[in-house]
Amino acid sequence: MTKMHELPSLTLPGATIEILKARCSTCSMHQLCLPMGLDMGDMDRLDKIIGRRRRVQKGENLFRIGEPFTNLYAIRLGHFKTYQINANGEEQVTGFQMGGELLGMDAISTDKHYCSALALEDSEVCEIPFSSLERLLVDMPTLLRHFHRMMSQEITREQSVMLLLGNMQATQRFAAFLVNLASRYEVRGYSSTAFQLRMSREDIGNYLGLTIESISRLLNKFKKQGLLKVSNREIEVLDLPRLKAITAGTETCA
Amino acid sequence: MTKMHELPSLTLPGATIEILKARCSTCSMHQLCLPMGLDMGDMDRLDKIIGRRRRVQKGENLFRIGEPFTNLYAIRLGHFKTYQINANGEEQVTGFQMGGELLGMDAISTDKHYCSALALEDSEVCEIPFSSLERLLVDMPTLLRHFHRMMSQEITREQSVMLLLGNMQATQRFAAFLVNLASRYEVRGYSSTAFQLRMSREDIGNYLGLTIESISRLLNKFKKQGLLKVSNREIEVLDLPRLKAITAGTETCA
DNA sequence: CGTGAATTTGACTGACATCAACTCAGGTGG
DNA sequence: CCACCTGAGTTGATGTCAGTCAAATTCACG
Repeated sequence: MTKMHELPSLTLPGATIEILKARCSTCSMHQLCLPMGLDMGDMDRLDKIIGRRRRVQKGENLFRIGEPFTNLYAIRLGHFKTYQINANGEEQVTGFQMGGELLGMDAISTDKHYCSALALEDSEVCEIPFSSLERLLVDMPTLLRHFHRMMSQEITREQSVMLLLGNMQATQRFAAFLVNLASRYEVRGYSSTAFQLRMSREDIGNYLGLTIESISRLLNKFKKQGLLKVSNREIEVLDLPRLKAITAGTETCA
Repeated sequence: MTKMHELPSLTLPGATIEILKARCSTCSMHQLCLPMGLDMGDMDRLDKIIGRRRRVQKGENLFRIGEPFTNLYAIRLGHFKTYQINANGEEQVTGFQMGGELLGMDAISTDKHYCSALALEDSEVCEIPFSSLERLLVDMPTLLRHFHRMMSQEITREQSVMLLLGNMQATQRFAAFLVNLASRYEVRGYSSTAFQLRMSREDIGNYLGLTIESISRLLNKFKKQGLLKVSNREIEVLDLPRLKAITAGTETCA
């Protein structure tokens, strides 16, 4: 088992919360089970506060902005997007989350959800009642530390998105997005070179501060340059090193 | 004393961490002193872990990206900017912080600072050794809760910046920036209509994903429209409601 | 299959960046 | 006291990247 801070540093959105493989009876992969320091008794106690599993169908909201906050959610299965709504009712996608990641931490500050979360495919989460978790944290310093790390990682993830939105060109943004997805799938034991985009071009564009047309053109451009194979939402990365170079800004990309 | 979540909801960067007026012997205004629930004994214990005060001169770094993480910093006095550095060594300003705000929470996840913090004027902070704080949190559930709220608020602050960078036009971004500053000064008991910009046009532009020239033109535009009086870094807000309308996107602004 | 939604493609536009010249404030030293 | 210098800020001319608009094409799903 690797400790969180020894994991490869993934500089982009959502990559920063790893899956810890320790199994819980209710939830075989949620990331609150910090391996080191949790004896069987601890593990049992953690298991007990994990609420029911909840299925969320594709297109269904796990929670909506403004709703009262009671639970954090550990994604067991599936993909989500989180988004904010501006004054004109337009969406801004703030992240894409996948199995092993935690949702809802933004709601702690005000006891209301500050963003909405929507399932991009049929998914399953574990509800973690926050008040129970907080009581547990008091007795389990290791868990407390881990929880703080996870909150902090969400902060750094968002800082990376700020860098992306504030500072990068369209091509670079999109490359960063793909590299990020690849590394997250790799950490999870999936192929980092062949995967399916669970989100629409529109969601991607919204997330990256670009239009749907730009995303389409970028996909095509990368295809022509031999960086990707693209078939609808099916992606095959043919040249990850160059994609990383584009992300870093080392390679300007024609 | 108001509870944090009863404070006026300030939707933009840095406004979300309020000053709690409870006094500490070392640090008369840091925001860890949650009034309710802290008896004198608790307050004393909190005081004891607050490390030395540290002065930071204008232009000096409080911490740099990559440095080992040991302390959080509560700003007593002055202004800071935090920024990330991309692969090409270019800055991306991720926030401006002022008295009563907390710096360094992004470093918890990796035990290294994920951004750099630089004093925009001669400033003073309280060092809060994080390991001591964590020990204390275990014994003080109220403080624990408050700390989680602050972490969460940093997350929501950053989400607001993502909305700003991903979705708003230059004019709207700049209006949002000004409105945000105004409300933060107001919360602190300063004038919300007349204040000094502590940061350069360059920093503002960088933060908002715009160029220095754009900032200059926007200032001029707002001046011409009777929204502001501008004299170097001295700002007087003449029409806050309209500025807020522009921020919200209600008023398109000519 | 057929229908509507998602995506692609192309032509055009516009917002903001870039480049360059200029102004101004504030500090320094003769 | 003022001439000079330097860096911050302003202003104008021009360029460009990505947005907008529109039409064609493909896909998904009943």
